[in-house]
Amino acid sequence: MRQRQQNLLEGSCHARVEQHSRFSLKEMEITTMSEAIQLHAQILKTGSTHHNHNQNLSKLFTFSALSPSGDLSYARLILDSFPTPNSYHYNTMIRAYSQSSDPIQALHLFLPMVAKPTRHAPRPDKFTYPFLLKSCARLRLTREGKQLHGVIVKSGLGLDRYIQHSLIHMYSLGGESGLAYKVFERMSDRDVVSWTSMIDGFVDDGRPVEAIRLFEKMVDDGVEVNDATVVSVLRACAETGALGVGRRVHGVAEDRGIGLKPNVSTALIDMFAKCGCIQSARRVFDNVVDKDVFAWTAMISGLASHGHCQDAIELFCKMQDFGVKPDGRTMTAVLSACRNARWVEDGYAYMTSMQKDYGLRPTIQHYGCMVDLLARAGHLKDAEEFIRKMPMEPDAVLCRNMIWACKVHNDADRAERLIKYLQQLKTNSNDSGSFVLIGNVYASAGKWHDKAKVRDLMKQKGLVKPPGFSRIEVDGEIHEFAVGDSGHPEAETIYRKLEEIEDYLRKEGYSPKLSEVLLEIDDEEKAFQLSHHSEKLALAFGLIRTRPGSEIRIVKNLRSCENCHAVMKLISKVYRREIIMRDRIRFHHFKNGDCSCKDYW
DNA sequence: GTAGGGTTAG
Repeated sequence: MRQRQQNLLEGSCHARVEQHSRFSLKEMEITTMSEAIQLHAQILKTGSTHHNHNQNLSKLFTFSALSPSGDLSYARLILDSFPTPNSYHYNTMIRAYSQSSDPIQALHLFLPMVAKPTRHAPRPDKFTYPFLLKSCARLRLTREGKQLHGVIVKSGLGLDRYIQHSLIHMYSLGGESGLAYKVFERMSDRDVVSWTSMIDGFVDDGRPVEAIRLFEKMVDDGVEVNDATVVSVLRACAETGALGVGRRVHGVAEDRGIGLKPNVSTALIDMFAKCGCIQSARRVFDNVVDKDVFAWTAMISGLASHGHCQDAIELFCKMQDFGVKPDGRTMTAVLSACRNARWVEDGYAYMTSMQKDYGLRPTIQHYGCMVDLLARAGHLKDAEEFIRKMPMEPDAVLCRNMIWACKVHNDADRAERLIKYLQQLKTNSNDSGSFVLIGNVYASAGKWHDKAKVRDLMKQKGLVKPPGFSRIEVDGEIHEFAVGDSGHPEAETIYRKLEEIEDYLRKEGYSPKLSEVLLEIDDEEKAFQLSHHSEKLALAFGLIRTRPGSEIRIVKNLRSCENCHAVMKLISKVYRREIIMRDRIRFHHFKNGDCSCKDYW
């Protein structure tokens, strides 16, 4: 590439320059890189005496840096050729790097700007920092972001709202929404972007309940709400399964006349699907006039997660009939439909087709889904073979799913082999989820000594087990429960309800399967642990606080446990309640003692 | 001539 550029610079494009010379440089619009290179050659040829020289060089520099059909390295070549580049040039280059596949280059370019003043690097200004912070945000470089924050304050730019919004974004993506909130709090006359940045920041940092709370405060304070705000709070609703709030936000969006905007429609489809209302999602989807790939993908993904796999695939076909090209995420949704339906052959076919028909290179998401499909369907050997042929190292999620499947299919030998493999992988060495699962495999095999070793190792590494929790929304308020939680104000009533449930279940002849509890404790305590899984606490609370006969919706952050799954089925029958539970990978609709997943998940 | 938040993933 570089060689080709050099050749062109040195005059090999002479003929084409001639072709363009009948246009004046001023009028020339650049639309392709080859035009940009021609213009460059012409500028070099006519020399610096030309009155439009600088302006045109700037123009083609901006094109090379920022246009989707531009060329970053070419832009850098031009930048480096400027005798006295100004801050606009540097900012443009930093901006280009910040949205490129290699955002760290933005920081590299920035350093000379704050080093000892040199002839070549201009001083940073208020435009420089938002781009730099974006790079930090994308790379989750919170420490560097904090240093930048210091530089910003020292240079007197700490009150620039664009910079403040970028800081909120950077801190939140880096898992520091507390610091983001400090920035937000200190802002005087906060506008809609400030509020939206902070709401979105809470969602990015996995704190959707706070996001919803802030949205409500924003509305109470009478701050105008726009489509970005609505999209952000809908993401929070989707995450928590807060259907009531989601419906209210839907109303707000319609009142403001922004309910049909493409981004809002997609967020609504996603929210309804993730809150368990696949019909509402479909209604929104059907009303979207010009469906883009986002809308199609959100709908296909929703159908797949609800186990409507045939519908998902049919919609995928229809999407192509409409001339909409799938992207990588669409294919993940399609593969997850295959996974949930146990369609092994189709899975293979889509893996091939995405590359052949659409030129999409499969990512770890696609391989991960395919491995899960194979493994859960019982093709453990094929799954292992598939992993070996992957062009990348398996990651933590993939290994976890694989080990989970070994556990489901009672293949302890393979699990143990995978564990050894997993432990030597660099990428997984700090994934607490993998360790927990490994510990669980040992525990279920009764290897308490090995389990203890894993626990000690986790301690050494300072890894904490991510808590399992379930959420339920009652009267527009979200309640969260952890295992054996006693912190809820109504804990006493909840535990009494649980006892009542157990009585009912015993009458139905149900006894818990104790091997599911992966702790070295006696049987009575095991039974206690099982009956206090977070989803059961949420369920008991739901039974107390919702109308008899109404649906109960629960969202949990882990894959469903076999025992709880069995209990949910029974309760749906004994209490005549439809229970809609979302777990980490899909929905379970319990009704009349059966589950929509047909006990396959 | 440059800037801020915003939809779909195993």
